[in-house]
Amino acid sequence: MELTDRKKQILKVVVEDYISSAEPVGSKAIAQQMGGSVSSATIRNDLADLVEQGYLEQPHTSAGRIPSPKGYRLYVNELMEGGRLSPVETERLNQALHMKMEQLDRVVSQAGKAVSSLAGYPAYTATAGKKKLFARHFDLLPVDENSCIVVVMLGNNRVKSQLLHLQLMLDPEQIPALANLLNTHFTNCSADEMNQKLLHMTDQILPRLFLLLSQTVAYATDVLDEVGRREVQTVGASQILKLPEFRDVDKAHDLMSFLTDEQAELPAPDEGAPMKILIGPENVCEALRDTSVVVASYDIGDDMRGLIGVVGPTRMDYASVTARLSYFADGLTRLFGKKDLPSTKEEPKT
Amino acid sequence: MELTDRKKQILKVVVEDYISSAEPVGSKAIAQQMGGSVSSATIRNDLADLVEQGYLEQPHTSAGRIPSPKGYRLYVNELMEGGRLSPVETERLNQALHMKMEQLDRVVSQAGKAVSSLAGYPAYTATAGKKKLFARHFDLLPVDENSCIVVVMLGNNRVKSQLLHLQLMLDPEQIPALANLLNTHFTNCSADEMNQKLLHMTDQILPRLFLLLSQTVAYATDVLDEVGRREVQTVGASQILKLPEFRDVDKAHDLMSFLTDEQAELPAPDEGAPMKILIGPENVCEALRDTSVVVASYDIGDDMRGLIGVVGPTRMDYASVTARLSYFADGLTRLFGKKDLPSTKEEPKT
DNA sequence: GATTAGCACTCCATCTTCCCGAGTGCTAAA
DNA sequence: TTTAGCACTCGGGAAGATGGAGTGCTAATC
Repeated sequence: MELTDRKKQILKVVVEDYISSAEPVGSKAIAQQMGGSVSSATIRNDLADLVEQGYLEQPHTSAGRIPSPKGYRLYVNELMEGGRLSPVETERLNQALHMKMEQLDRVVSQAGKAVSSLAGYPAYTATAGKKKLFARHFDLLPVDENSCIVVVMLGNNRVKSQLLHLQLMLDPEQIPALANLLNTHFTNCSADEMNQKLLHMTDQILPRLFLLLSQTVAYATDVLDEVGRREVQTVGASQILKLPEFRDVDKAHDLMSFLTDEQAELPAPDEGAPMKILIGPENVCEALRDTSVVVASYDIGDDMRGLIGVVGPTRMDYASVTARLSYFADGLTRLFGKKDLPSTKEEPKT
Repeated sequence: MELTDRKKQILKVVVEDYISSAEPVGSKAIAQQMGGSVSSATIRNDLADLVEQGYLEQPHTSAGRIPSPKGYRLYVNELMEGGRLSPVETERLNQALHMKMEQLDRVVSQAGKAVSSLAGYPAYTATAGKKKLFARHFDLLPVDENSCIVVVMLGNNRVKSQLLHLQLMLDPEQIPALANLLNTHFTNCSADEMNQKLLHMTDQILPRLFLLLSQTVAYATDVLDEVGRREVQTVGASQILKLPEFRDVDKAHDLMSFLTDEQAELPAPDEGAPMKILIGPENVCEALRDTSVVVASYDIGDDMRGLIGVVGPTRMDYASVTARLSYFADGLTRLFGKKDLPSTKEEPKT
């Protein structure tokens, strides 16, 4: 059963008014906002219908209407017009995107901050590998007689390195051989496989070299572990305290500790989809049941995927949040998507 | 003018009672807590004196007493007994200290979390270099014809590396020479000096090599910049919402956004001192004027210094917070203080 | 049939008032 | 110097009063 155009328009007005005021919207205000083409009485009739069909709710008999999750859903799907970014905002976002970037993490965290402060809601960011990562290349650089640097290059071209100290003396002659061994046997395999192979090698090589080997492998598995793990970061959580729906300290506390403690459960868009909007009870997760989440994904290289999301009340400003998120996700994809590493973007010093 | 023993004891009872209850303490309750050796009337007389001398305050004429900052100060300086850690807590703390540690950052952040959740207040951690850092050693590892890994070893033995892509082809023959150049001219100098030298070299070397050189230097300055910067991390900020003094959402919001936005202003112990306690108005910083801060420092190697602090209401449980912080600071010093790098602690795999 | 004006009714938010009791300060006695 | 006794103070929560925004319904109008 379809809604008449007028009812849709009314719904739109209610949603947008409520989004900005957080107060139930009355028929009179709606009439005014619609240009006075119809009277408040007419609108009251329509409102009654909309309530009956579940698009609106009224907190109590003699109050205005507020949108229900179903109402927001319709709004988001059909009624919402794309939010515009003001020049100031675009500037601000670009700034976060174009910062001097040695590290992907840094840019992403900046992005999160910018989105959060522009939207006025908390934001979260996460990155996750799409497929399993392997070590692609090892290098060992002797530093002095009992320490050397181990460099591991990952499948996605990221590089990690670490200084290792050994109790015993190193013979610089043997280092290249060991590096060779690493590159032939320990590349392109998982952490588990590495450890497996390491075991089998116990008696094939000199004990003194074995120590270095095992430390190197231990480091490599650590790195794989760390990079593969989904790292979630929340930012701007304090913003919710400004929202009237969280004037209740307990509610605020619940959401906030959820955001900082159980970040793993924060939603992500479906595989392939660029964005996902979850409204109130559409959230699986108990703690988010009366909040909404908008989350966008972007590509980093071709084997990693990043997330940037915003959590807010159900009356969150979907139009502007989605606009900002997609601007950002697009920007990040453009930055990282095509290339292997952000560092190549560095403009040569003049 | 000294206080009598009894008055000190009364002050102690008031402080400790108020710390745990957050309610003004009455004379009757004090009498009871002191074993009934004196009557409430006597205590009332002493209380009046303590108020007059500024150690206590009364919110209004007919309420109990609460400690003033001066009262807390006396308590902290003279009356407080060292807090004990329960076995469970020690276990918890040790766990955070002994986690598998590839990264100093990781351990420190775990430490912050543990302290915050045990204390029940927000915590912050920071690390800062004591003296200026320089690059100590460079390495260049060719990967393919137009990319290579740059490895920079810092003065404090930390190692950073990055993959660089170049538009033009690399001649593998020239790489070692370039590395040599880097090691002779660009070690042990500041970022500024590096850029200076780079400029002077413009016409001394081949343009194609210059590109790689300049990217390497740019990376090195980035690294120095990043490592030298004081990085502050706050954790457990949501805990303040559980405290009665922050039932006022606005207050909570103020403190919380301070904790996340203006972290630079968070206090640190004086040079050389292991710990610092700042009570209420003793804080310079406006936003902390009615909170207390306890902060401990620890050593990382001999050129870095770390901070771990707790922010809470003035009635914070100084005894147990200081106990936990110093346990942790000691643990971290023991872990990092003597060695160059945490990774050497890794126990060999069996 | 759809729209509108009119009106009685509802219900929340706010403010005021009232009351209770914990805790005080003071006085007089031990 | 300590203690018992007692009148007094004051904050905070319960109960009640007030007002206004907004509704639903009915009857008239387009």
